[in-house]
Amino acid sequence: MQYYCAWGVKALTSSHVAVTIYDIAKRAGVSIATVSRVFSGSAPVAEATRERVFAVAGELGYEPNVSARSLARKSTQLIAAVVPMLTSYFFMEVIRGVQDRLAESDYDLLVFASRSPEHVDAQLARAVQKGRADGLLLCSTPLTPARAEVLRAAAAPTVLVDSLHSDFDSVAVNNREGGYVATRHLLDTGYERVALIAPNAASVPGLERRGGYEDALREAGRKVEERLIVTSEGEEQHGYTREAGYAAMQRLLRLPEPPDAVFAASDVQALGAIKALREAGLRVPDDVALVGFDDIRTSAYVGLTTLSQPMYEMGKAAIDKLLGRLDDPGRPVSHTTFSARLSVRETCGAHALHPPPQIA
Amino acid sequence: MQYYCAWGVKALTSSHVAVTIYDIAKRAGVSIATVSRVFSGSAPVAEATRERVFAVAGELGYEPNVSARSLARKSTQLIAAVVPMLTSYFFMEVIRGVQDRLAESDYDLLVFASRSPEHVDAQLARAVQKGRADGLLLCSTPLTPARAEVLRAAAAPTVLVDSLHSDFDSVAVNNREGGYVATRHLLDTGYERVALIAPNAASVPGLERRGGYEDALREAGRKVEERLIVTSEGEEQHGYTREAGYAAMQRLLRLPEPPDAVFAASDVQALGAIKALREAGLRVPDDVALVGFDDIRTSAYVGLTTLSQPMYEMGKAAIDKLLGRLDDPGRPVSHTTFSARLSVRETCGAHALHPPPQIA
DNA sequence: CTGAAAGCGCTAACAT
DNA sequence: ATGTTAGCGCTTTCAG
Repeated sequence: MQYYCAWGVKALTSSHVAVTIYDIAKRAGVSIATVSRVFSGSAPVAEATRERVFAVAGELGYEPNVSARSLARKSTQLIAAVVPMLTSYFFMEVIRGVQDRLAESDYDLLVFASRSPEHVDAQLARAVQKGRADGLLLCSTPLTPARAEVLRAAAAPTVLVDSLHSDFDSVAVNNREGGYVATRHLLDTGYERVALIAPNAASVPGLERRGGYEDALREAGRKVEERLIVTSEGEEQHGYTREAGYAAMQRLLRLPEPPDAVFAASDVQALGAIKALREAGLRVPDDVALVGFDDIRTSAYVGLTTLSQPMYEMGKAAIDKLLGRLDDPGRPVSHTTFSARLSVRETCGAHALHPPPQIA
Repeated sequence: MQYYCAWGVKALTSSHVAVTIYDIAKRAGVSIATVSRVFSGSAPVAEATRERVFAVAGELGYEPNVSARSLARKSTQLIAAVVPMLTSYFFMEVIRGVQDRLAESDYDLLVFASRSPEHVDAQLARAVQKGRADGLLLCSTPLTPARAEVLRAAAAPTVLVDSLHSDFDSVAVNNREGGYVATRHLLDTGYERVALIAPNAASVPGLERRGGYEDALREAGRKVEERLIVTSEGEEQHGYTREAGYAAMQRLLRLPEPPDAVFAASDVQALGAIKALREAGLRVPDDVALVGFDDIRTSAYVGLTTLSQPMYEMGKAAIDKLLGRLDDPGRPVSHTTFSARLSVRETCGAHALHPPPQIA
């Protein structure tokens, strides 16, 4: 009785004492190997012993120690995601997909967010720290040779999201195609002078979207006019800012022959452009039509026509790919691209089904 | 020479072979204890030996193994954050603050996002898994007795963000005060019939904001009219949805004496309300003034007057508090509340400095 | 200041 | 099916 009570007390306070497989092995009258097998499911155990072990473990409030398991198994059951904090909405959606997939697996998510492009490398270094994570997700980060080397050295399976490199698995959106679709839509709707508001040249997706813009123009037999292409000046966030879009639109409006339509390589820039147009007393889409890219939250609200990226799906796909490689490291490198979907709303003038949002 | 080359090769391929303190101890002619001391800084080591150890470690590309260290130290250097995916913007900002603080420390962040209120408990269970994290951040999650018990059993230092419980450290915004300020502002601006669009009763912050609304009314000598208070019907996201706000506003407009001002307990609901007003042909703020709560991204764009929560600061404060307790577990439980700041924009009619945003 | 040795808690051959 | 026995790589007394 005394003995029994002692155990009772132990069960209640076990959270502080750390009960191990030794404790439960002794009490269940089996070896620690058996206990280990029961909890890891690594080998068959007689049903009767299994139950006894579970019973005792329940009493004692036993839970396997993650660190010990990681050390012995040489695997942490952790996935590290390195992401830029910049593009918060994009990132959020991707993480949502990542989490939904991960929740079904035995892996947990480590997040390394970086507030600046330089900070990325510091975070990356932490993420690949020996034994930290079993796999890596690198989001919206151009893979420089140096970074590629870090990844190779870490020897952790990696999936790139929103960027491309021949040595690593990746999932991304087809930016060039998206740029093409956006521009083509404007052209098909009947606009004559379609301008481009682009981020700065450091943005690879930006370059691709521009490529699509030019493709569409050429295909339509128009020439690409340099004056109609304005690139962000600032370095901040690669020029993906409201201010950059605002300034770019102002420059376009000062042109001798201003555009009657604009493809903004990102929605934030499009929002800035709208502000510039409004201040110039111009109406959207009557005077100048507009198509953005990204489909951020506000876009739906203001009726901005844009290209939506399946961010949530991309997150899921990335994890599927990563888990796949984790259990078969030998598989060939693969790249998945999603098509961005054109979300026709009010700013392109293709129709105006919904009354435009307005205050006052 | 042969020997030297062999090491050279080893250095290049070390990422795959796992070099340990034994390797570097042998090569540096010291004991593993010394190597350990050098890397953990746990005890003084002669400058000369220190340098030799570092040199060898550099050559071999040594990096301490995180799992082994965790096991031996009984600490993972990991903070787990359990967050609802629902309120994405709020969460993002908090995490941003959390990350910025964590980046300066030796801790990394584990994220457990849950897509539904029920899912929270599953994620919480994973987060408190023995040895997973050294500390816990629980965001926007009402602490039920069951959850409190889980936390106590886990015995991991925890800080609550956006919720309150006497047994745990917490940082939150003063919702009651915020509700008071919002309502008071409307009253002061001269509106007569101020309505409240509230989430459903399951939302504790919602209840608090309502409390502030009533405080302001009473203080101004008005009576609280039940008809002017409409609560969300749906369970989804505690009624914090555009749809709920839309429906609520419609109900208010059907009143014999409709309100001339509305305090919406959240910006998303306010946005829905705006839509309802627009459809009814009413102008904001001329016919009906509006104040929201949260200051989500879109609010700045549409000119919604609202109460901003210092989310980023709250994230930082939460980590400070957590790290503080981590290195001194005995400190008394403390609660920090931030005041929400009134962001006066166009929808409250207090002024209209900026031209309202509009398309077309 | 440095070394020897005993763990930390679990896994994984290898036996039986 | 189960037990024995080495580790996994690092930390930490305890000596010297």
